[in-house]
Amino acid sequence: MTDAEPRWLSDEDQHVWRQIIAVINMLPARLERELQRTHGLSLHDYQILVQISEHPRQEVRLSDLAEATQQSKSRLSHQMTRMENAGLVARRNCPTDRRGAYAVLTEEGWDALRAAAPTHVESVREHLMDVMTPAQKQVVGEAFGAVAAKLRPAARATVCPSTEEC
Amino acid sequence: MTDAEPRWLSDEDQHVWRQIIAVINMLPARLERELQRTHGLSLHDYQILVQISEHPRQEVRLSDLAEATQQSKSRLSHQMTRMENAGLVARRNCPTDRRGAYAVLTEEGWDALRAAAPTHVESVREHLMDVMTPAQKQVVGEAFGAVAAKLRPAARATVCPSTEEC
DNA sequence: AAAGGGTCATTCAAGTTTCAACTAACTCCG
DNA sequence: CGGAGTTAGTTGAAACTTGAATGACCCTTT
Repeated sequence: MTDAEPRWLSDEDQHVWRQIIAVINMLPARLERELQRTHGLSLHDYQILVQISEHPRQEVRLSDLAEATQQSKSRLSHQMTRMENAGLVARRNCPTDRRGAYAVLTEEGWDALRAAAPTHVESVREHLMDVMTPAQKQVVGEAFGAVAAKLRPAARATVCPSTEEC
Repeated sequence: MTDAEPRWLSDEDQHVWRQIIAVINMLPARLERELQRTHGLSLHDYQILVQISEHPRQEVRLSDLAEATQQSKSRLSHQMTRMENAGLVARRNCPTDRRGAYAVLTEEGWDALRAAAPTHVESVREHLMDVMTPAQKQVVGEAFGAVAAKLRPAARATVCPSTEEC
């Protein structure tokens, strides 16, 4: 911002902020393009495969999956349908709660994940991890850890500001 | 990742990576919600208003604007139409190149920007800048500066790898 | 001055995401 | 039991994004 509008952040802060925006804008797009090109998967697809694979019995309740991947249930539902059509995942109904469903990986889904993972990791290294020094990574990890913690839903606490009578 | 798939990143790197993803996933969403709630603007709207306001004569060629805001011309074109309908911006045709067009702010656009800026800056402070120590900000700025630089289109250099005869 | 090859911006069609219902099933409590 | 209130997940339409195709124009070359 120049002087055309209210003062903002200090010059230093502003510089930092711009770098962060730039990375936020470009990094996911780049990772997505590479994943798409090499394995025909979107970043969303990939994240879902990873999440399912990481769960104890390789099955996840859809709600949990939605929360873990930070998206609405609706969006996940559409996405699951697409991935189901692509043969990557399947839905299984939950024996203990008949409303519920599990997302599971198909053989093909496992194969896709195993194939894509090394490439994706390579991208992450190339564009991010290998660009930072170990010392920088350490600090970034701490700083972003704090930022992420503050952004998270925050169980209780902030829900009732002190002015409310709850 | 557990042991179910190929080794990844070191534990430390992985931790850092997760924090970064978390921020990338949550921060823009949060800023958007707050901007939307307080001033009815999307983050895209806001970034466009800012970009136009920052240019010398408060008019920007659409191509430049597309590049500056990291989006396709197509997307920008649609977005401009929406913002034009909302009364925030206008298109003016370029006198020297009859293919081209400038994006300019309307009075209403200026008002919206002036009104939204302080709130938005406050959000950025609250969720990001004030959560990091000055030392952390410094390091993050440097590290992300390097990452962003490497992600950028890279004028020339990488276009002709040394093996080519150009 | 006409041809060829570029660029600027919009449009189209296809895909994705959002939003607001909606159904079905579960829980709780009188 | 039985009905109010919740929760899980789906649906369909509208809004948005994307990439390719298009149209209009500019620039160099011959």
